[in-house]
Amino acid sequence: MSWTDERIEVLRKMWAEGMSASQIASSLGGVTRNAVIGKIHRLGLSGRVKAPQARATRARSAPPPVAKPAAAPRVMAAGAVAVKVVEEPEMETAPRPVAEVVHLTDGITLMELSSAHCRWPVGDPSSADFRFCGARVAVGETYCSAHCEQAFPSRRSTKSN
DNA sequence: CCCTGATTCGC
DNA sequence: GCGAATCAGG
Repeated sequence: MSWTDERIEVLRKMWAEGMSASQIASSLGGVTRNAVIGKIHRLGLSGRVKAPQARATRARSAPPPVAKPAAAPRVMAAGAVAVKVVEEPEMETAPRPVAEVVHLTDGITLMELSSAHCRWPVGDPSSADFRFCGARVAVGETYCSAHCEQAFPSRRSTKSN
C-alpha cells in the first residue's frame, strides 16, 4: 500500500485524536505501526504530548545530538474543544429535539453536535469546516459503531502457540 | 512480556 | 519517501 492523500488524511486525524500508531496501522491496513510512525515523523507530526525527555533514545550509532528545534507550533483547534452538551430537560414547548435536525450529508458542525452524535472528527481539525461524523448513537456513546471499532479495535487474541 | 513512540539507515 | 530494525521506556 502507498500513502495516498486519503490515507494520510486518516492518519492525521487518528493521530490527532490520540490513536496509537499500532491502532492507526490496524485501521489503515497494509502497513505496520513502524510505517505509521515513520510517516508521522516525515509529516512533521511527531511529538504530541511528550514529556520533556532528553532525546537520548537513539538507535544504532550515536551521532552528536544537534540542537533540536521544537516541533511546528500547531494550535489545537477542535482537539481542545470541550463538548458541553446541553440537553433539554423537559421542554414541552420545544418544537423538535436538536438531534433530529441533523443532516448526515458531510458530518455535523460543533454547533450541531449533541450527545446523540458520533464525535469522530471529520476533516482537518485546523480547518474551518472541521466537522464530526454525526452519526446517530446512543446517548452517552462517543462514537458510532464503525468509528468505535477504530477507536477501540478489538484485541486480536486467541494466539495459541 | 505486553505495549508505546523515536531514531537510524538500507532500499 | 518508505519502512524494518532497533532502541528506550511505561
